[in-house]
Amino acid sequence: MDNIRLRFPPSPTGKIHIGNMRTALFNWLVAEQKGGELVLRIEDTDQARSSKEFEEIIIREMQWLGLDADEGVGLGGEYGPYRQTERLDIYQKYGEKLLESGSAYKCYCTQAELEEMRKKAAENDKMPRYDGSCRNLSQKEKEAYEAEGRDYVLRFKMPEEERTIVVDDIIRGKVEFKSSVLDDFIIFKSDGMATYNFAVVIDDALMKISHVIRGEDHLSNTPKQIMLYEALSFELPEFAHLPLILDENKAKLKKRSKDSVYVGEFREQGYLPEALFNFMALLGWSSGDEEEILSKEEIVARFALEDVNKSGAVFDREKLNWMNAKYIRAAELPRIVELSIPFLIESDLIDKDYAEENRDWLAKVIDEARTGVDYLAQIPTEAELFLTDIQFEDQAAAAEEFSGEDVKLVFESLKEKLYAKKELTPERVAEIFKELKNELDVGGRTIYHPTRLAITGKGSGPEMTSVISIFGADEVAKRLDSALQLAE
RNA sequence: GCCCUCAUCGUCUAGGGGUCUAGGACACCAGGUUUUCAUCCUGGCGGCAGGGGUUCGAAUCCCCUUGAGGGUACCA
Repeated sequence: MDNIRLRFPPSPTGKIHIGNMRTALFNWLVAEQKGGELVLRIEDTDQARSSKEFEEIIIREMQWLGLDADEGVGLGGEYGPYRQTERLDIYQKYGEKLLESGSAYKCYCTQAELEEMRKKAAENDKMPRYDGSCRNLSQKEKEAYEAEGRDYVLRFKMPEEERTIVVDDIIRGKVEFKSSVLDDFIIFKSDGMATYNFAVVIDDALMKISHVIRGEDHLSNTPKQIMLYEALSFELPEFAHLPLILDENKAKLKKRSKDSVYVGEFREQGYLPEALFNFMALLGWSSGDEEEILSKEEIVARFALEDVNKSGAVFDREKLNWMNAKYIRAAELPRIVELSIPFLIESDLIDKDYAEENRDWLAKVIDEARTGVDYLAQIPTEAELFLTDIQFEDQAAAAEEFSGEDVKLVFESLKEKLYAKKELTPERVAEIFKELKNELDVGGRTIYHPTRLAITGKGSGPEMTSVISIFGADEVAKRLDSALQLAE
């Protein structure tokens, strides 16, 4: 195979989560790096659980992360259609081929019969496998079943003789399976739809996929698929099975996991796509460099499937937070402002009109608030003190604080100096505090604490120099005056 | 149960026989900066699952045990 062709084939049975998206990312990285194509195929053979809504979410979240496919659902391409339910005629063609060549047969066993078989196998400490009852049904028996109106499935006939099937995996090396552990697995369900194992082989072959990069949970399916490749005389692609992403219990990340797992949740909480991108790339892979904040370009340049780890990786939300915080602080301010405003509106701190009219001031507030957050949904908490009227947790205690010795002197001097400066940058405010300390015979605490309380209503928060710079002289003077009034 | 995979600090990892008294990052702890919290800077704590081999020499190679995960569906 000369062309590098990758595929990401999610099944739209739920919102896309980090585990799947990381698979998409690694496929995308290889395609990007080697100038190959990435195909987005939708595996909706489970017709009961698949839905269009989930398909749309998959596409939207991939776009958000910048993982654009070159071909596939929503994009078209010469190997379509790209939705498996729309490829049924193709699967049927190959199913018939196998039926004719004797590599497949109709099986009329009922679910209850199969259940019985599994139970027996478990009792005998054997891997549950289909016993092949319907392998050599006589014409008469078949007709009898048909007459009964029994549904049938199509099973692939495993070769009789014992042999070893080797999966040559880029990440794991050669993995061997004895054919005796494989049974006559189903390739067509009784609802007439192809099963995953069958459809995936047909599609990968027909779509000329060169590298199948997927989660380790598919490793055990691979020998079955290899048998199908052989039976259909298809050329084998390269395989690479990625380590799984684990939840806090070290189990495969899934819908039931406690922590957030959906890509959408991270987007909604104000994680930046480039931060998630960077973080996911480091789950199971490392550049070998000690620097971990890597741009998309750096990751594309350095990525190699050969360097992917074999063991599962726990999704560490704390580290993602740290990384996201770094990206938030490094990002262009206008973009952060844009992304933060919806959160402020949502928190009822501001409304749309306010956001438009006070954009510059809001930018200052958000610029300050961003230094204290891990993700943008936390912006309102940090910005609140700038956007609401002052509120004391304990008004009586505050009043007492303000009535302290020298407080009035400090406040009045501060006001005077604030008005003496033209533009209140944090640096100038810092100078003012220095002067205050030198000129007034009071301790540092007497200057800072009451001041902070009077202006923000709280005992801690952003640096006073920033707070005063953002509020400006008028607002600060007003708050200092009210504090003094409270003291009386 | 059976099959497959995996195994370095709590977590993500570097390491592919000597340069390892095992390096980095997150988290944690302490100190410094900010007379606050956070940011930031500095330092610290902390690991090769266990047992056998191979070798002059194993985190690195082999075997066993243990542990973890995945698969075992008319889910994908």
